[in-house]
Amino acid sequence: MVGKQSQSLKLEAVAKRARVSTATVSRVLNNLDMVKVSTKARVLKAAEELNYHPNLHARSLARGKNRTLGILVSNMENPFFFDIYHALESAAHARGYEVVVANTDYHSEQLVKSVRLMIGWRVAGLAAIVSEMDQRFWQAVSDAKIPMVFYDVGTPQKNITNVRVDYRKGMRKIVEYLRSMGHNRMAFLGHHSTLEPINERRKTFLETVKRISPGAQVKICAGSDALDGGREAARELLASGFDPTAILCVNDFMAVGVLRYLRDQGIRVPEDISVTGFDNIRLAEFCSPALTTAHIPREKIGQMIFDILVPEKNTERFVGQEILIDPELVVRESTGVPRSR
Amino acid sequence: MVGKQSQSLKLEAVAKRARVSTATVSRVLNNLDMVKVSTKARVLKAAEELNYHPNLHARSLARGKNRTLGILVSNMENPFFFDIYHALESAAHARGYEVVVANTDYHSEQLVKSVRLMIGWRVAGLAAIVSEMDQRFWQAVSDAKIPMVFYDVGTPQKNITNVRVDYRKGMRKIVEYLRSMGHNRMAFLGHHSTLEPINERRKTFLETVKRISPGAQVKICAGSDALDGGREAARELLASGFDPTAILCVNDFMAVGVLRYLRDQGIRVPEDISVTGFDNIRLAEFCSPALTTAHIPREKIGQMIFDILVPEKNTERFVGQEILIDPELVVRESTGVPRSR
DNA sequence: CTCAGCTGTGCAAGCGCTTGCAATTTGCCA
DNA sequence: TGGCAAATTGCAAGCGCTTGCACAGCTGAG
Repeated sequence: MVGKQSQSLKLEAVAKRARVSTATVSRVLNNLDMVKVSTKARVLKAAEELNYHPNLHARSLARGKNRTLGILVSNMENPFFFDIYHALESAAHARGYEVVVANTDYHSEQLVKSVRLMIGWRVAGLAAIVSEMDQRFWQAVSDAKIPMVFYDVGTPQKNITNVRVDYRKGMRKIVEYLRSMGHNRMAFLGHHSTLEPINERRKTFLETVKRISPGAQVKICAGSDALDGGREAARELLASGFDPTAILCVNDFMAVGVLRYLRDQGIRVPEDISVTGFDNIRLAEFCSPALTTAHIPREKIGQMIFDILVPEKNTERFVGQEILIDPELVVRESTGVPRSR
Repeated sequence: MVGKQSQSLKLEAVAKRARVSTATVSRVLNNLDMVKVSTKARVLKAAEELNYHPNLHARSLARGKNRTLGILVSNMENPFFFDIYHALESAAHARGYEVVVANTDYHSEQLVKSVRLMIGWRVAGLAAIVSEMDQRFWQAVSDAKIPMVFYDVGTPQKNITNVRVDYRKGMRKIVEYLRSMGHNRMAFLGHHSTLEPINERRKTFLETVKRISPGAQVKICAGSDALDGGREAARELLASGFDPTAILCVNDFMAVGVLRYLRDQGIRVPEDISVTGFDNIRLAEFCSPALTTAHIPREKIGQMIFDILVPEKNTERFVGQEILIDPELVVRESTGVPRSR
């Protein structure tokens, strides 16, 4: 057993036990090959015996930088966000970086708190996969000199690169597909209609339908980004009297809620109503009926975000740019020819 | 615009601008009411104008402690883990704490890395909701003096409290329920059979069936803790020739994968085979058919973990104890009377 | 007026680690 | 064996913030 140590172990304790200076211990622990092998072994042994864990705050402070990336997401419960986070994390770990994630639950208040926290932690890079925006967010972020990536919001700047999905194209693919089957009464089921980036998707839907399928009737509804948000929105939609041949959901997660409601009501999908999602989360393939949706390559996005935040020679060309993702239509079981044409 | 500041802003910059000492700025920023109101206002204004964000590493270092909790989970993709994390986070935020989460993906290697990281960050408390265990994990954790909570693993100690669910009881409820309907060929579908805590659940299943429904045939199978893990496991189970009247899944998440496979095969649930889950995640209610399962109060657990890690007078009685959660049976659509009795 | 007793502030010593630079040791060759 | 460069190690100055303690000003009682 070790002697006294009311506070947690310091580098000094290891140094003393290995009979070297703290500088040497530090070098060993940081793998600065310059330490004699025998010394290194002694230090390692001492650290091991003391079960020593360096204080990472002190480390960051002394180094003036660290290898931690921050990621802000609106709703980790939605697998879409999780997948991006997970991909980013894998990429980061593969290159010796850590990532800390903050969930905003679509509250800009929380977003502001979280971004301040991350700046306070002096993260080496920051990714914001969020829809809610706030004056104070931009304020906080404005003259932080850390590399950043925003998904779906904001505009490129020196240290900010944007990745956005081409909703216009995705919508076009879905609407064209539905029109080719004869759908003419379509509802768009979104969420959080007050958030600008999401509003944009709604507008995109309306424009797209008008452009591609001018004769079609449309209707808009919304709920929270959750399974039951989808269910409730579907309930309200049908209660409103609109009788859609197809419901286009803003994402798969909510679509699953929609499916549930329709099933409860004895409405068959796709025979009575077709349903589409967006994102192509894993669940889309596992729900019943499996969802027709638009694929967004979350793995790729996560990896890409990392490459942008921590650029190597060949990836830094993206920095400060805007990157457009082109969603692919994935047809499964939830869509078909409308009953009464 | 602010003058030069190649490095990020320091307390000193704010102090200079407000024409006070750094000590005063610090006091203002920490709300140590002792600063004259007018001074405070001046400091706040300066900080605001400079868009200053305190370096949290320096803060933690100087304070010698911080208000961050760490949480380790095996698989954030499984909503069960997410829910606990989320509840813990909410409780934490409500009391001014932060939480950082680490995903181990069931790899003990990653678990060890993560726990070291958290110790390095000197978290104020640590929750481990993981199944994979490792000698080195205990080693790292052993003489850390931080409060800890383990879910389903380990044994109580001075600074370690345990919360575990009473699988025996949960299993009993499920098996009794199925037996009462006449099921006599039951399969247990688990995951990661090499992990001890999970192995235990399997054993519990076998014992329970033997005890409660001695005549029943049983079979064990397993896949990864994921939607497709459930699907694959179901595939293998049926391919093995065993013809179950009911499949008892280790959790809801995998059960959804099982449902998917059965549907693909044209096997009706519950008419041909009954399926049960465990956890009662939100998705259990939204899949098709809705899952019969055992409810585990994840909100309550998350809150409880916080209360234990950051005890107040009335909650500290739990510290160092073992807390047993009693799962409630929730009957939905995925179970019924077996076809051929 | 004087001086104890408050408030408000500033000083400066850390917190535990990294790292430039100097000091010491070692290795090698003449 | 002496001497020099290279290889190791130690010294000590920070990194940016907190906080115990000392030091003003001020107030009001004596």
